Amino acid sequence: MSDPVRARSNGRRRKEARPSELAEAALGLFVEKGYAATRLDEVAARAGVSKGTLYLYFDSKESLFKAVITMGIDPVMARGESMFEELRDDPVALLRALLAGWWELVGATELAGIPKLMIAEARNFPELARFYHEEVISRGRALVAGALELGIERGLIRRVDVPSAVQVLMAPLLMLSVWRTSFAVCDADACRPEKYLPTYFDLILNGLLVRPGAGELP
Amino acid sequence: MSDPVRARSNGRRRKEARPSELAEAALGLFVEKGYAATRLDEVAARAGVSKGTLYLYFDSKESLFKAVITMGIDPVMARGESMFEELRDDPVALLRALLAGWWELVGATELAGIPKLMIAEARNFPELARFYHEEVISRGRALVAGALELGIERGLIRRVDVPSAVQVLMAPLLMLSVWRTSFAVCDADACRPEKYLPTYFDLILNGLLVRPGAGELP
Amino acid sequence: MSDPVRARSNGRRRKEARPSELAEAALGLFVEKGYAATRLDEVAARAGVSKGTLYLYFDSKESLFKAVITMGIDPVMARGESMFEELRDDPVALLRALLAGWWELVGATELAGIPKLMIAEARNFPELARFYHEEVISRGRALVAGALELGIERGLIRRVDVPSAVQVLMAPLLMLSVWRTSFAVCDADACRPEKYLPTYFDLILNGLLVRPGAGELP
Amino acid sequence: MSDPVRARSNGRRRKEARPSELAEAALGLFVEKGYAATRLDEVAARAGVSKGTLYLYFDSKESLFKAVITMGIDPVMARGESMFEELRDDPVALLRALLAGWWELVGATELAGIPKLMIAEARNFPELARFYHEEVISRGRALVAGALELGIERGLIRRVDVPSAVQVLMAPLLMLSVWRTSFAVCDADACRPEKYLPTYFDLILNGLLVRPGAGELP
DNA sequence: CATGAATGAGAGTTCATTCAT
DNA sequence: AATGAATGAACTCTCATTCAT
Repeated sequence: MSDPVRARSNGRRRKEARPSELAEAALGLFVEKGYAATRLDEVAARAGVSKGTLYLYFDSKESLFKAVITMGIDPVMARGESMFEELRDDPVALLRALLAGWWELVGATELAGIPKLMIAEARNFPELARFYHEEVISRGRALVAGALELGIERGLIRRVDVPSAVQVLMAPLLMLSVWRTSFAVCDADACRPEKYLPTYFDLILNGLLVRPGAGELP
Repeated sequence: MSDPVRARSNGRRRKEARPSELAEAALGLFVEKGYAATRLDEVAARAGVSKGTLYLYFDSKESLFKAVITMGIDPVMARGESMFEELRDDPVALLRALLAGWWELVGATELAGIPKLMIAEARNFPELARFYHEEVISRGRALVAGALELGIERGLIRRVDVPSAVQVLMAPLLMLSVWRTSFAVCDADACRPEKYLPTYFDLILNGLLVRPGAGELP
Repeated sequence: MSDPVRARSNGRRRKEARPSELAEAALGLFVEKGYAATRLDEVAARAGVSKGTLYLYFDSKESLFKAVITMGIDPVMARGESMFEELRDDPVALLRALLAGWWELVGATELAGIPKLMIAEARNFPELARFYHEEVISRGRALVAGALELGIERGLIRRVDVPSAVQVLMAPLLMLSVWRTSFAVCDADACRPEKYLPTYFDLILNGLLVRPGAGELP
Repeated sequence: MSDPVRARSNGRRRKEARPSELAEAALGLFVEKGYAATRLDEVAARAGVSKGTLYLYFDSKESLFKAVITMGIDPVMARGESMFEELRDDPVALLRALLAGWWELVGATELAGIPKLMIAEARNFPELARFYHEEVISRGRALVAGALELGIERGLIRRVDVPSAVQVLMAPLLMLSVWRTSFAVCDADACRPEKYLPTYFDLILNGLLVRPGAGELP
């Protein structure tokens, strides 16, 4: 009845893709305008369906929002965890890989909007914030903390307070991705990762101060 | 608490304070719930006036929002600029003073909500974002950049790319203040500046890597 | 359970019964929730078909409603008219038979919901109300009126105003059936026909007053 | 600018009357079209206000509905209870007065729509149905039952089963009022209380049968 | 025949804004 | 200056109806 490559009917083919198409459209708008200011009309229009269709796939605006946040978490975490195993013998490389990997998988993609969204909406959706904290933040921190601890054990990394160091290390990456989603238009200069990231790695690894040996990375 | 001469009636005394009382009430709610989700009813209630009264002082919700953002900029910038002059002879101390000063004047106060607000709403209020970028971000960056340049000139600070280094340096502070306004409830541990700030200064000044001389701050 | 000859496929067997199965499902829901509050989804679900299938048998929600009301009228009227012929020699027995027969055929069955439905929806469906009035109410009244007139002619029944007496006589039966469909849950006591019906017949036939000379009101 | 009797401003004067004006408009429409089919737009329009104004006085459509039902209960019950005390020496007159009084205070007024409404909506609002049953139905029945019992004690009224007799006696009145709100257009003849009520009283007091010895059914 | 995904008009509800007092 | 009742546009959500499969 139909081309075996295109399989099924257009209707049916799209049907299975709908939830993620809708969530993607929603992500874009939520990030752009915020949850409350996003109208479901617009989400539907951006996804090319009618308003009512949204309700075939999501119970409410709130559940759409939760789906948007939940979506795409798992592949990222999985990727981080596999990196950890692959590189545990070289903690400094592991740390760089985790941080750079986060940038590539999240910071530089559509998903970069999610941290901004969570920052903006955490207090309006406390249970979602708790979920996000447990499933994303804590797991992400654990990976970076693990890398630091391996590095400290092996004498490659200074004896810093690991929990707060993890936050300090993540902050510039998070901030850059958040900043880009919010201020790209009026602050284009600041949003160029090709300048920012090298400086970032240089600084966190070597610090600012001029002293013997600093700056010569292995 | 108030000038005994002018303290005629509570009404009169408060009258002049109204706009800032209202803006303060609004700040709290905008930070908590976001711009769109904040109802003017609530703002009025929190300020102890009726909803109509808001319109005696602000043309619209949007102009109230702009007032909230604008409010409190000047004293902070002025303080930064005076620090700059006072400490230009010791660039490293200047840098620490600017960053720590920002924390004390903004990060640790009610004003910490403003960065979160701007991040959340920048794209809904592009002209306000531009204003904020010019009057706050750029001026703030210029101070920190000035400190770095002085330090580099004098051989105290490594030759980093100044514009991106400024961002990297500010990011952990901004992030902490933003994080505290959003996730304090479910991530209390991460929101303790007394652990975070020392680690922050240690890392940006000395970096992570173990090498001769690192970690011995002057 | 089914004719072994025709029971080819379940599909075919049911096909002919579909309209009345659907109408029956719809009757239940219309009675329970009212016309406007009944969703066609639910009707379809209760009948075990999909929503689209309803439209193979009925043009619209309104035509389904009309079918529900129309359904089951004819057998009841036919039964009443045959009773009339059988018992015209004993008008008092005829009257009792008509009233008790209505109770058995309508009041005590699923069809009892129809009067409630018509009461609730008459003004939303004026033409249907007119149809119902002509085909059901008037014909039913004519039967009871006939019994009264026969009884009066033969001196068995007092000379009452027949048209209004018919209504007064029908009212308690209608009311009981209506009441049971609406208040059975919170007024179970009042909904027991085994107490109500004997009292009803006793009262309409004999009245309340203790005395010979009944009928001469002061 | 305004009549001193009418006092206050139009605005303020109306403000106090608003809830009952709105409830009255709502009663009319709920009775006419049913709860679900009544649009709040229409209610507001009938009351001469905008849709939003409804929400200044009622939390939701449902609470408006409850107010409509609750409204006007108390004066009617009070009137019945005072009648009871005044006429307890003449139970037959008391019975007539209660029944005729119900007709005048409820059956013949706007309030006649309430029984129809409750019949139509009882199952959609079970707690309201329970309230109505307890506060209206039960109290009303208790009055009529009291009259019957007094009459029986004094040998004026036959020894009938009081609870079911009360229902049988009320049914024709309720039915007439319900019928008039639903079928007045297509059944005008049946809705003339001036014919119906005398026949009603005649029948319930004296019954249908011509004979001394009434009450001994075959 | 039967399905159920898709539609879009329309409902209840909210809330920034106005204005008579 | 201050109020708060009133407004109405705009939002989320529902559901009768359609139609490709």
